[in-house]
Amino acid sequence: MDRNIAAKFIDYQVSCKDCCMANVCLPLGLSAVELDQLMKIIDRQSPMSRGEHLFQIGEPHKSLYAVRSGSIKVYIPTEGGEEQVHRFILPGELLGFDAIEGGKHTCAAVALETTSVCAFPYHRLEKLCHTFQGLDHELHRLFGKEIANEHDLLQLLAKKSAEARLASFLLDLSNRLKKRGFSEREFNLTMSRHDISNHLGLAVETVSRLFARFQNEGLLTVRRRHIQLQNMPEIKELFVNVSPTTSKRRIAPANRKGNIGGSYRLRKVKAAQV
Amino acid sequence: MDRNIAAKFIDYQVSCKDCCMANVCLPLGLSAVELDQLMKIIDRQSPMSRGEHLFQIGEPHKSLYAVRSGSIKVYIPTEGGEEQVHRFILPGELLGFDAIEGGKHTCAAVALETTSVCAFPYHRLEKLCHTFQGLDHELHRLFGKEIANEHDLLQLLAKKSAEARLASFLLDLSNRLKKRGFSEREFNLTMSRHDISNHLGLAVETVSRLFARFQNEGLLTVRRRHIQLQNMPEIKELFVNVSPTTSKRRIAPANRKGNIGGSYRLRKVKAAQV
DNA sequence: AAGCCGCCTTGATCTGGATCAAGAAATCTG
DNA sequence: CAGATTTCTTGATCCAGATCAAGGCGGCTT
Repeated sequence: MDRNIAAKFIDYQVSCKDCCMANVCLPLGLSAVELDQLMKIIDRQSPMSRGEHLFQIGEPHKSLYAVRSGSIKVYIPTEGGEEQVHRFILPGELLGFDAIEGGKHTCAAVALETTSVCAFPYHRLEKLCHTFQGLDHELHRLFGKEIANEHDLLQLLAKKSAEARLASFLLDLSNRLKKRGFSEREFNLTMSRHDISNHLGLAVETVSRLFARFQNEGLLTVRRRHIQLQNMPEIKELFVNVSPTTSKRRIAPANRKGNIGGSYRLRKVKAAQV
Repeated sequence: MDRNIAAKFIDYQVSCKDCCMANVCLPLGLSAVELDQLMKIIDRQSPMSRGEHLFQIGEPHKSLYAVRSGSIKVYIPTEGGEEQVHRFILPGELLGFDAIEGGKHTCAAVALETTSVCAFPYHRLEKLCHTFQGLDHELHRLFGKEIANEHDLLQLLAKKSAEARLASFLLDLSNRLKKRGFSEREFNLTMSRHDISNHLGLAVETVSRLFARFQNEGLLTVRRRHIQLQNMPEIKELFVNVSPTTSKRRIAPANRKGNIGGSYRLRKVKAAQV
């Protein structure tokens, strides 16, 4: 019986068809034949534990990777021990596009929790592309998606206020989790406040304060890394608002002078001084 | 004689081999046969004049484009008439990757001056990729490059101070111009201060002040849109310095208290109060 | 050459979010 | 389970860069 289960487990591991991420992963949109071929080149790695690296900066590029379960932080170590957290990868998402041009990874990837990934050796993938148009097209689409993602993030960092950044981060996460069959309203963050703030180009303290404020405003409930989004429409509102740089409005303009409490005050408080 | 010149001109227009951008454009790294085929699918557009759009947001995706001469601004119009300037395209550079996933352009492209481009109809390009491995590989490389570019910009916007942003912008421009056979030290900006500031996530006034400061510090000479970089090593220094967010140092720390003149003061001034 | 208009610069002031400084909770460790 | 560490929160203060407000300088039109 034990062996049976083990066998089943291994089988489950090996087949894309049975993988619960099949509908969001690379195999999406491939024909049965293409899928069969693709599966043959997949190199399954043994599960990684928290803190273990999938690849380090400068390592030669070998594969594109798909996360099967767990989550990964992609970051760029900078001179002076600092880092820039680039993105977080959820199950069914790919990584490793960064090294295609130069042949070496330009960033590092580390597991945030116990994580398992599928590796697609890149040279074999490219070869396969020449045989199967569908795969090549799919790969191009994924490249495009990668680029579109970066665009969004750019937009965010160039123009949005701190609150819009955090709102956007949470909504994005919520969306991606939903697509993958998880709850869109309730989830656990696998990354630290430090990682989040770094990723959003903010200070940890700011993120912490924003979480507190959002909670006070009834937008969400947060207890350490556990998040429940209570009022998604209103969170979306925050996200739409552009940054102080470009914006005219934000809050009732009439209140602005009165709102001397500073930026960390609740926005919903009726400004007594007005 | 006139016809002769005209004929020569047209010929020059049509052949990648004779195009002065051949060594930085898509054809780079292709075999003669591949190049021949590629040239057959190129759709040459008539030159665009300043302000004319190559594509608008939401338009269906037809082609990848290569700029042959002139320059293009890629931007995302946002609700409320604002825009986010995404990047500037120089001769020999490609654009149009943004629409591959969704089939529609997610941004708009407008000529900053008289500009001519080559269009590679995308479906024909993909088809060609199946015949010629070299082309497919090249395309992948370009995708990768596009992604790497975005990474750099992200890094910049997430972490760098205003002065580092402008320094980086100028150095990047200088580099790209050099690669294309133009002077790396002296050039004319084809974009307005507004475009630059928007691109860098800053206010116009800040960019203006920074130009003034850089000039006072002897780093460069600027007269309206004409730029001469005088001290590139020192500009590179500025760029390396990370933003206030992450950094510890910046200027002699001892001077910080003394430097009450505010951020727009010259950095080289010996702080009298120390 | 005078008047207009769209860029660009410069000065003064304001503010969102960083930084500094303490705790409070979890988590780790022996 | 006490102490040590790491992670997170909260408060006070500070400052880089935004915003507001005037000009200045070309270039264009008539």
